[in-house]
Amino acid sequence: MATIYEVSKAAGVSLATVSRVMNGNARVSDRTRDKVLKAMDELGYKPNSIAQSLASNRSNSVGLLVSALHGSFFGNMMSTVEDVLRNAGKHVIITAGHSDEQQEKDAIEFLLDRRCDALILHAEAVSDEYLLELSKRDVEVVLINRRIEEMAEHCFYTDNELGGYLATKAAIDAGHTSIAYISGPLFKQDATERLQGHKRALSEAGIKFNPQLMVEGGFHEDEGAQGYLDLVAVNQPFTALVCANDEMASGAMTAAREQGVLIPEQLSVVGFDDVLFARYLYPKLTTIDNPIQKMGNEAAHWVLEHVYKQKKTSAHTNLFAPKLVVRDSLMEIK
Amino acid sequence: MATIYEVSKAAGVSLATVSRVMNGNARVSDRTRDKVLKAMDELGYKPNSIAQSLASNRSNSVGLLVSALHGSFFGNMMSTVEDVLRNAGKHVIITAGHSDEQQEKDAIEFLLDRRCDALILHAEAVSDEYLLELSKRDVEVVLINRRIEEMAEHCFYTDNELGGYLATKAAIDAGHTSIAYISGPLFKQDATERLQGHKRALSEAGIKFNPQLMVEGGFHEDEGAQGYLDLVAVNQPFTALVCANDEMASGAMTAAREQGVLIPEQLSVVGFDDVLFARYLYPKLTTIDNPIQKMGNEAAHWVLEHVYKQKKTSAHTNLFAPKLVVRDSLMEIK
DNA sequence: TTTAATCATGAAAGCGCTTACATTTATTTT
DNA sequence: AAAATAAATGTAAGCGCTTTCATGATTAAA
Repeated sequence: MATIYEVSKAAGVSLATVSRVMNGNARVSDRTRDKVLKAMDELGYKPNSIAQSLASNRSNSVGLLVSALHGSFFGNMMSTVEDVLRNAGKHVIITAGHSDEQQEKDAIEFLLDRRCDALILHAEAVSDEYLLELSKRDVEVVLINRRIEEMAEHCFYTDNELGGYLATKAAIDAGHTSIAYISGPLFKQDATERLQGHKRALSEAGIKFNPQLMVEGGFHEDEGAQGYLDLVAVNQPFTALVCANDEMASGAMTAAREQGVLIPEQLSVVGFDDVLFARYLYPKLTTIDNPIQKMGNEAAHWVLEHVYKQKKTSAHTNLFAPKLVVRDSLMEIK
Repeated sequence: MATIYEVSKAAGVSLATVSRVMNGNARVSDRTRDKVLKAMDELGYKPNSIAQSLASNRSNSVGLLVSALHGSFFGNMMSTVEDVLRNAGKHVIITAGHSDEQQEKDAIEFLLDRRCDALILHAEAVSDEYLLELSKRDVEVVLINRRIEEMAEHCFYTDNELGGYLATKAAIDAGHTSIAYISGPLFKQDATERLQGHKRALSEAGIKFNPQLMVEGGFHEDEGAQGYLDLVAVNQPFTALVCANDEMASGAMTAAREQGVLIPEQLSVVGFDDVLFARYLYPKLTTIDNPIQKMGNEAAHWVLEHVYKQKKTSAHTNLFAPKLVVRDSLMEIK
């Protein structure tokens, strides 16, 4: 591989000049620029990004932490982030935290060791304090799906309360009055917010919240199935079931069907997230669009602007509004 | 951040010695080693991986190319690869090729610019020649889901013919004799191999292959739906439908159901891949397990051994055997 | 003991770039 | 035309490591 030195010799200029035309910052006369470009071309020169990093103290890499690489929730977000950053010549190192505090810390430590210029984190298990501390180090950190007051500008998140509200509101608008709810784990902020939204929709419609019609799950499919069974067991009939995410909705639907319940004729179901497989389900799931992909996009652009000083392309939003996605699992009640 | 220089001063030894204890290769007396370790600890020293890379001419990063970051097919594979390599202190740069020749080349070029020590590629669109050429450069390249004779040792792939055979065999074993087939795009090797397997199963059972009962799709859901419709249009009744992947099976199932066809009572369906959502489908999809995750694991270990000289942990297989996964979408015919 | 062989450590030259500063060359200004 | 200013280019010192080679300290062999 040709080095900058060989290019400079071939072009008959100094190292510095070659570096200048590469980086396009300083002014170089058109004549020399052409000479250099030609030499680069002839030698098939490619800058060594590692040497660039060392000399410039920028790794041009950004770390991305997600809970899991597989699964439906992160795919599009990772995809967007990778796309935006790669088009800017940056590379992204993706790691998985598996919703576990130690694993998240390890992953972040790893990214730090790699000298990432910025970190885009979907961190679920580490504390606010840890993240605050982290943001004081010499990396920029931005948070997805989480809001910490002290670093609000660095946070991109959904209005989960609104989402929860919309989900239940949809059921109410369809005429349902007995509405059960399978919540996410209540130690997670998004789960509690969604539940609040659920309650608001109920009270707005003058329906009293019935604790017996709510169970807490862990956002996984099997807990959706179990949740449905538990709900049925208390013997309080309900015609609609709102779930705090699509996985649990899927589990609940399967469990209900195994009991011989027709969906949506006998039971309407609403999910949350609108993950990829929501439309593969039968019946196709009515759910809440959680615009995580847009958040990824914003986060990536934020990094480009704040860390790599690209000029602003558009205004930033930190708060993203969820929307109802109408499909087939919610039915008008007679 | 402390540098190696500060550590060496604190420990009262030379740079070289510190480097030695870091890398554990050369021999250092226990006394000095302890001194150095202590100094590192006190200073909170972390080696600068970029400087290491520059000096050692190893980036400790491996590039991973997949078709798409989202979608069900790659998730587990990426996950495994990331996990194995990160535990070895290597990092993986993931890029997406979107099954497009130019995009795949761009992505590979990008990884090469990043000075990856190795490339793990799930490349669908570039030619064998291109890959062969690539493998002559100074990166190790390993291929997933593709076999090229000249670099067979570097290839990890499924026995697609066997998979296609097993899928159709399952239908035959359940008593079906009129079996339709929705193929993948026939310019892709895996699609043609699966089709061959299908034909072999047919002929082994003494069933004549009927070209009218086969359509070619593009591995996407909508083409599964369209394929089903086209198949019905030719007016040759069939009781089982084998699809070359799960996406198309899902599309076909939806289309059939919309026509009022009961699955599996009136139509049995078999898929291929066993992607994550296969079990979310209704009815749960009987399909062929395509062990892509295992291939990812093998590929990652191969890189560790051949590029980073880790000792061999187990024997390698290049060819992976698919298996039938029995669920609910295939029914015994009376 | 003397000599050779072995082991532990240090000195210093890179790795391929960026960038502050110095120098040269071209352009204005008076 | 000389002096002042601006623009283009070069020089060289790092960035934080690895690694070769040389040297000094030990140990083993004679």
